[in-house]
Amino acid sequence: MVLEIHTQVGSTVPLYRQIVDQVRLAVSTGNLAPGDQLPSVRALAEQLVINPNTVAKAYATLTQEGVVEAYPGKGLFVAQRRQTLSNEERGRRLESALHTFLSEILFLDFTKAEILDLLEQRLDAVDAPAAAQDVK
Amino acid sequence: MVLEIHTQVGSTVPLYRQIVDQVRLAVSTGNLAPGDQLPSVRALAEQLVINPNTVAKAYATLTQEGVVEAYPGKGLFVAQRRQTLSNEERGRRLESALHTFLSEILFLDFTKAEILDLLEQRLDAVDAPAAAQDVK
Amino acid sequence: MVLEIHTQVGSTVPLYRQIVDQVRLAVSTGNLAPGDQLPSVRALAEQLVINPNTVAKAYATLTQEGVVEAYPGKGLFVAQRRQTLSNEERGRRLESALHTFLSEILFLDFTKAEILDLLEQRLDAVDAPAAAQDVK
Amino acid sequence: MVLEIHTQVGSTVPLYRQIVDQVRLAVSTGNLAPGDQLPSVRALAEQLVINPNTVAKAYATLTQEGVVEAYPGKGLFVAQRRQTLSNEERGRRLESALHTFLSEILFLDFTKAEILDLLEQRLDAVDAPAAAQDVK
DNA sequence: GTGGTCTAGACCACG
DNA sequence: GTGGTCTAGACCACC
Repeated sequence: MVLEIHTQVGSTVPLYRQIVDQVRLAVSTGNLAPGDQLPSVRALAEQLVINPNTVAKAYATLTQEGVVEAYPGKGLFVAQRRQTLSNEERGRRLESALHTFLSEILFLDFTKAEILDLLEQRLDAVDAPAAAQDVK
Repeated sequence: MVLEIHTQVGSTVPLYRQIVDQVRLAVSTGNLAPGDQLPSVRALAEQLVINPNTVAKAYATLTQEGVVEAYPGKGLFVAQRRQTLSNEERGRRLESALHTFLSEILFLDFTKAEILDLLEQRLDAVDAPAAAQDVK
Repeated sequence: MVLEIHTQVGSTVPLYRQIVDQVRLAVSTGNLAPGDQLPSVRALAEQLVINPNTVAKAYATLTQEGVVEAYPGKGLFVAQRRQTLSNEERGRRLESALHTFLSEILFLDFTKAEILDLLEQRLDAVDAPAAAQDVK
Repeated sequence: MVLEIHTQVGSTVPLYRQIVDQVRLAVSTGNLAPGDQLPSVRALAEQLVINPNTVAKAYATLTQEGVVEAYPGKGLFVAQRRQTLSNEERGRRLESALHTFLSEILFLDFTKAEILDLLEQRLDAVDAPAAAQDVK
């Protein structure tokens, strides 16, 4: 398993946030299993050609959230107990993200169908690789 | 027609952006029609208990986007709706917003159907008022 | 490459607009290439002996126009050239600028040939450097 | 002869400036001859549906420039002695207007030919009616 | 270090 | 009255 992190250049989302989101996603899709070790701060920083402080901040956030656990001297590992958010919290986050999304695209005058189609397409693209890996 | 702007102080979204979003939304839904006058910088600043410069910044952003037009000495008015952005730029922005949206919600483990349904619901809520006006 | 910004205090053109114009011009002529970093807000403000907020406003305008991109914590960089405006909007802006231009000069009684020649001359001066770079 | 003033809504050029420019143009093309009377402040304000103060300001500017002369109690008339600017002043104004024009359109990425063609077209359109009137 | 946001208060052009 | 510009100085997130 290789953790693939892609950073989006034009985005307003800070780099460390992008890393956090992608690690969380990898954990929730199973690409990263409990006990898996994450690349070191220096290694990931080198791979992404970014400041090590940025990676450190992302890792600190993930640790605080309980997604990963640090074993001092050994490294960072995906937490054994899968983090479960309350349904209220999950709903709140979805609503919040949706609100931001809508405020950014509504004035672009896309049709409802165009938006829904593109979203469905992207959702399929995300699920597909995960499903393929399950077969392995 | 009454423009109601609500700002939440605890939000990470800057105040001026909240104003921009709400005006854009009001225009999208038809709550604000072309030619309608917006509250003056000073009036809105007083109403929201914020600095007039913050409102001015929001208005400047909307002007630059072509959503509203300033008539010197008279005030700010909703502009005729027109698409100022190229199709390429519209596509880029939709892609970018969608990318950010997905990175924020995918790890929440909602099903594809749940996400699509909620989005469709929200899109209907926005389009409805505009459609209702067509009946007039 | 050295970006030279000159501001004239007596002008009716606001300071921040002068900065915007000169950066846009530098990008148009190729004096500033995509990826080039702009001087920091504080540095340029110090150099021009103006308030940093004025420079920030100019930079914000350029960012909104898609001419430059901010990389949080790193600085401002010239963006890849792309047309963010729709063809209709480009046409509207050309028409509007031409209208204003004509209203300011027609009463000066220059001949049609004089005006056309001078404009052609200026357009050549702008295109020349860009063309020269193509040879590289 | 009827003085036709058209005000441009989307323009950033203030209304009073637009009136000044159009009267100056009418004088330079001969549409307004020395001795011709201008409409009263109130009449023109009513015709253009604007504030009388705006018209008054435009007339004051024209008087100050020597383009028109006020005969107290009788009205405003086009000055007998045609105002002549020095060649240096004419050149300076042309350069200045051209500079503003270019800074507004260069980043729109029109070709040199497109710009020149449109300018020529507009110059022809302006000369044509004046020539037609000479025939009358 | 970088840019982004917000406040406070001043001055100006325009109508 | 309106919006637009500029200054001064503060705080924040990000890298």
